[in-house]
Parts: sequence; structure tokens; C-alpha cells
Amino acid sequence: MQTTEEKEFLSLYSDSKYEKPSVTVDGVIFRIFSKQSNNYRKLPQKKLQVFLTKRQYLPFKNKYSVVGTFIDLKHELNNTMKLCVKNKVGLNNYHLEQLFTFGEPARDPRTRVLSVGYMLLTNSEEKLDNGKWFDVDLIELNTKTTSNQNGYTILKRVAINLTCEDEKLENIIEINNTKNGLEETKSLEITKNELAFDHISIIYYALERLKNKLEYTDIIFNLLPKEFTLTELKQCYELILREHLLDANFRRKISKMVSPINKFDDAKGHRTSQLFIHNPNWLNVNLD
Amino acid sequence: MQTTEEKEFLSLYSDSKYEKPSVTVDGVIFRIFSKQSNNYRKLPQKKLQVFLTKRQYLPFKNKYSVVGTFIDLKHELNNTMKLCVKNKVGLNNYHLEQLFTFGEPARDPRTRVLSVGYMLLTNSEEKLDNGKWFDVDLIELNTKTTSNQNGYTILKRVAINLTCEDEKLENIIEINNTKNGLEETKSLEITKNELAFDHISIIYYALERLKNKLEYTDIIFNLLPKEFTLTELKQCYELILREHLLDANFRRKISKMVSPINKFDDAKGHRTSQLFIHNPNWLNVNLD
DNA sequence: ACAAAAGTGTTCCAAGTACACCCATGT
DNA sequence: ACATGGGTGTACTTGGAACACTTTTGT
Repeated sequence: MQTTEEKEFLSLYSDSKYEKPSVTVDGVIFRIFSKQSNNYRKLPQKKLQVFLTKRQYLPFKNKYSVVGTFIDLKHELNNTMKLCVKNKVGLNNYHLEQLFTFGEPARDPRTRVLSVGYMLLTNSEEKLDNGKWFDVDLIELNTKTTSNQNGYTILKRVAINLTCEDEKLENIIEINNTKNGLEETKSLEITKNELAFDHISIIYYALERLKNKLEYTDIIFNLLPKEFTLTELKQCYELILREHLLDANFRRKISKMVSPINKFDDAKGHRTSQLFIHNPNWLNVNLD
Repeated sequence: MQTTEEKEFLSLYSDSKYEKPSVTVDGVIFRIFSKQSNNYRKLPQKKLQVFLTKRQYLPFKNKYSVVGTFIDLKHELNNTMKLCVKNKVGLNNYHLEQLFTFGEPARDPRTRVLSVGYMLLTNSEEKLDNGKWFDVDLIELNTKTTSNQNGYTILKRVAINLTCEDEKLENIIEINNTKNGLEETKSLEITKNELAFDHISIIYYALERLKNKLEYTDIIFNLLPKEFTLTELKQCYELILREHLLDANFRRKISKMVSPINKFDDAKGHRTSQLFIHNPNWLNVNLD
């Protein structure tokens, strides 16, 4: 397909004249974890968790960060992310998707580093290496909306608290969403940061994406075991949407996405519940 | 905020040991253009157009590409994109958003080049430099769906024809969407390419994003003049969604997004129509 | 008169919302 | 018995889909 002119050009091509940025891939790994209750009647409480690793080197030595690596020149971006989580933390089964590319010049104190952000969802219970799972608690501190006839400004302050057995990391970000006529700008500022770099922003971005995708995809099943009860499924929705759902309505809404199996959990102190599996064809049920 | 240890580290830090990729920003610029009809009764026909520039140098010399540039180390990514369109083509008013980062190792024959893809929407009528507007015609050639109890495979072949007065560029891509249990893969292959690099993929990605965003944002008004008729607005929706809409339903649906003004167009051969403007506060009408 | 577009009204159906209510289980 | 969760039914509301119909304009 290449002309001789092109072949010649490429053989002589040198790209050393351009100053190049460094590029990392950074993956926000989520799971949903069940915490046993001490009340025999009550169901275990579920928590959304994120996997963080402690940095061993400068900069941000001893701070926690999401899992990432500098990219090499051989591998495709997705594959670099996959290799990274395999080698660094030993995770193998997950859903992967690219989120956004972060390019603030000052986001890394060393030099210009772009970060291609990823979100990973797993239901795996395997022990992972080189890091810890942190409970994710997102709290909307306050929201200020002002509007005129040209548009509006929404200023949100959000706390993202990350907690494990012995550590609690508190982060606060401010999201400024301004609309002036057609110009729409969304900016994000970190006002309290107990993570490395701007990783709390990447986590926030991942939380928003996850929440939005619940509505129109079946992405949530990546966070659940193969077999689950409808109450478990509902709890997962509630965790991510951060709102309470009504049982009857919820069952109707997700009924096409799941199929009952002939198994029941061994509940204690209350009626047993039927187990369900995800039906991957639900989007196609309308087609013939 | 930095410790002395960190300061020392940074002063000694050298990043030369890593092989770095090149990075470009590439912007798909869309507008909607009205083509006058020769029938005095008929409204002008609207076309979605994309702005392409002809490459002057190898590789892909004399091929058309979207507007882009290698990034420098100083500017934020969005700003690099903005500077690029300002300097290269002279465009100043538009909506900008990041789409996706393309990282196929073979996408550039010179060396490893990542591309951060952007979509730009404009309603500007100004003459732009160094390129031409091409009509965008996306035609779904065929779709093959196979499914089993584990999931499905959707194979779509899509032609994207780009046409201006004296040139017609035909491109064909194949989108393979496979779902196997929870694993979902979406891959895109170019089977006929009359553009530079993988830019037809970036354009396809932009078309999809634009279509999806119509549903839940007011992004479309970036493609329209300040004052417009509801029929014009409907035509723009139909162009991007590639489907016919019913008039009465459409008017009800978008009624909250627009406000009538006390002006009427000077229609010929048919009833005059009222002009409307975009109401940027429609998302907030529910709040108090 | 008539072709093209502007604009309104109505019926039907699907899906979301908010409740009320009954069932099953282990201590 | 009772607390906890599992599960169903129903009445109301909202919004989309399909269609019929009227109005206005320049030639």
C-alpha cells in the first residue's frame, strides 16, 4: 500500500526534534464488598470499594494512588492497562473501559505527564497484591446554583472519603459547571487531597461514569457474582446511584435483564430468596 | 507543600530514560449547512458537514485529514486543540469536547503516536482556511446479528462518504460488537480508507457521540444560528439521528428547551413560521 | 387552486411512581 | 411473636407513538 516515496520518507524519518510528553495509563478498580452483619436477621451490608496502591518512590512517596504505569511504545493502550493490573496487582477478570485523558501541565511535578484514565470493574474475590481496598463514600457537601437568563452556574462541593481498616483518606473536590449561552465549561478543582497526583479526580470521574452507565447498560453485573438475589442487585444499584429505590418498581424494571434459576439462598431469619443470573441478551429480546 | 526530600528529588529528576510516545490532538469539526433549493416553495436542504484539511507532507501526503497538531509540553490539551484550530483554520466560536484517546501502535507509520480525539461543533459561517467542508453521509450497509445464550455478536458495515463540490471520499468501516457473558468487546476496522491515518474512525466516533448526546443534552444548539424555526431544529435532529421524526411529537418534546421570540421568518410559498431561541435554563426549570 | 410548510388536538400504549399488602423463616 | 427480608398487585401519572386535521402563504 505504501508508495516508494513514502517508504523512503519513513526510512529517513526522525522524530527526535519534537519534545514529547510522558504518558501513563491509570486504572480505577472498583468492586462491591459484603460486610457481614452481627444481627442474624440482617443481610450483609455492601460497600463500593476502590483498590489503591501505596507509592514507594517520589514524588508522592507513601501516598496512595490508583494502579498505573508509564506506557511503552509497543503495546496498545488497553493492553498496557491490562498488563499493568496483571503484573502489579494480579487481577485477571474485570471489565475495562477508557474514561478520559487528563492533560493538566501541572498534574505531575516531575515533567509533563498525560494520564489516560481507565475504569475497571471486578467481582473477583482473589487477594490482590501491593495495595488495599478502600471503602468509597461520596458525600455531596453543598451545591450552589445561580441562574440568569443566559444560563446558570452550579457549584458543587463533594467529599470523597476512602476508608480501610486502619486508614482514612479524606478528599474534597469542587466541581464548577457553568453555562453561559452555549458556552459550557466544567472544571474540577481539588481542595483537599490525600492521594497522589490528581488521582482523586480520576476516581470522581469514574464514579460519575459508572453511575451514568447504570441507566442504559448492564455494566453493573461486572460487580456482582454470577448468581445473586434481586435484593443484592438492588443494593448495588442503590450504592452507585446513591439513592433509595422502591422494591416493586425495581423488580419490574430489571426483570428483562435477569433470569431466575432454580436455586435459593440459605437465608436466616427470613424467607429464602430466589437466585438470578444475568441475561446478556436482554438488549436483543425485541429483535427476532 | 513540598518536602525538602521532594524538592531534592525533583531537582535531580531526569526523565530521559523512558521512551516516550508522540501525542497529537485531532479535532472533528462539524457544522450544518443549508443548501438553497431552486423550488421557490421548498426549504433549503440541510447537510451535516465536516471540515478536512489536505496534508502537505508525508505520510499520507495529499490525503485529507481532520485538523490536528502535535502537542507541546506547555499547554493544557484542550488549549492545544483551541490554539490549533485558531491558527490553522481560523475558527473561533465552537463547542469543544474530548472524545477518546486512540492508541493503536500502528496508527501512524512514522512512530508511536497517540491521538486525543476531539469533537468541535460550530454554527459559524466564517470562511475557514486550509481546508474544505465535506458533506457527511453515513450509510449502514448491513448488520449481522448472531446470538446464543451467552451473548451476541453484532457486525455492522458502515460507509461514510465525504463529498464536496469536486471530490468524493468513500470510506468503509466494520464495527464488531461482541458480548460473551460479561466480556464485551467493541472493535473497529477500516476496510476502505480514503483519509489519512485512522481519521475516519475518529469521525465515526464523533458521529456516534453527537447522536448519543442529542438525547440528554442541548448540544445541538451549537450547530444552529441564534434564531431558528422549529422545522430547522427538527431537520438538524433528523440529520444527526438519521431517522424521520413526527412533527407534533417533536414540538412537544423540545418545547421546554426553546423560547419563542416575536419574530417570523419571511417564508415564500407557505405560511411564515415563528422564530425561537435556545433556552439555556431548561434543565433547571424543575428547580426553584 | 394548490403545493409546501406551520401548527394543533386526540387516542393509545408503555413505563415510571407511590403505596398497600401478604408470605416465609429462625430464634 | 416478631423482626427482617421476599415478593405481588393496583391506581395514578407521565411521556412517547401514530395519526388526523386545520391554517397560512406566494405564485
